[in-house]
Amino acid sequence: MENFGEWDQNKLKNELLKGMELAKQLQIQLNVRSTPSSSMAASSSSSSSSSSSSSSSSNDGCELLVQKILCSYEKALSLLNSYGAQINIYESPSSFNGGSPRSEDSDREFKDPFDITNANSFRKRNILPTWTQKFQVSPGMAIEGSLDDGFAWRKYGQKGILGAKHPRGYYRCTHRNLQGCQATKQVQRSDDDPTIFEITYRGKHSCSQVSNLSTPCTTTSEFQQQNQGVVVELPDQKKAQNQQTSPDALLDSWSSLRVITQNLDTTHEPTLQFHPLCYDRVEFASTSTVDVNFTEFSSFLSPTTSGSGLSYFSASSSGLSEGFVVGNQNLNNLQPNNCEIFSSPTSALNTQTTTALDFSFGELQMEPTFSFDNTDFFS
DNA sequence: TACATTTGACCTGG
DNA sequence: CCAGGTCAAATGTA
Repeated sequence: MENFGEWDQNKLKNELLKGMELAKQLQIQLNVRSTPSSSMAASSSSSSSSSSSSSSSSNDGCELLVQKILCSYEKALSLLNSYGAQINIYESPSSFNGGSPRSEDSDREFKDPFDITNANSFRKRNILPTWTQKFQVSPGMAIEGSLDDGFAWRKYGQKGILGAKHPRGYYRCTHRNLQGCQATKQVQRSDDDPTIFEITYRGKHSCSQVSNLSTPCTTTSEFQQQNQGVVVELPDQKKAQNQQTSPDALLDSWSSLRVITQNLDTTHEPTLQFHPLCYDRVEFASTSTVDVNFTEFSSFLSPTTSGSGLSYFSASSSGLSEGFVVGNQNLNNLQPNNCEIFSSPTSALNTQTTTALDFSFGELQMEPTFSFDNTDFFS
């Protein structure tokens, strides 16, 4: 930030955010008109007169325009943020050689080429975006392994945690070495309720899995159409540990997962969510129940499973409040009431960018069919 | 052979 | 010093 004052930057950012919010509101209006059934959100500000809901094609066109506008805002903001972040990012020297084992600190600086965002602190203070899901399974199930959320994870560690009865499993993206994907997750079985697994996701998937998974779901309906079931992997199939394979034997009994969202902080805004599959941000009312379909859901489920598992999506807004870094985009300066959606300009996906409407979903009642606002959020 | 998991050692921040 | 996170050699599996 040499030639661009911080004050100017913030000013510009605020303007962009303001414009983006306005575009979002416009999008809300359009959504309300096109889907009059979900009318909760529009309670306050019913606006301009043209309420002919029949013209769906023109609505689509308008929506597309809004999405493009939002996309532009997002890109501008992300450019702005990444511009600021680059200062820190490229200060640290990093050689890009592969693998001499454990030459300690010098080694670490290049081992995670995409971890340059937190180059100063390698291990603990991971500023990558973090969010938590709680998966509950039926009592009595023999559950070990890892939840397969559609990505290929590789376990790289397990550690007993002080005060916790169950060890915590550490997983990273399988494509970490090849593609430098920085996504990790931790799986921790709850002490209070052993049927609940708390999965903490961290970082974004920059690997091709993202495109494999999220490219198809450019729209909510597409996502729903393409993820009709839950694939369950049984421990007794000797491949319970191999998360790559997902037999569809139990597809019938697990036609869908029910996700219960709970707003942990009931005094604040709607819950902020990042969906692990597509990195869509999903926001819910403080307590809403929706159905969600996962592409894969394996390993933790036992053969005794007959019912449907419960998934508790808990909000982890800490990642935001602490200011997190998405890729090389520093989102630190975001203000809580402003929007915080960014998509990188270097998108490898062709997905359409739509923007979650964080300020309105707090009043939205979720439809029985889970609804994503697919956002090309991280990529 | 390639890839995943296990597990003890190591490292870092508090 | 300790707890949590990560590494990497050893081991397992297809």
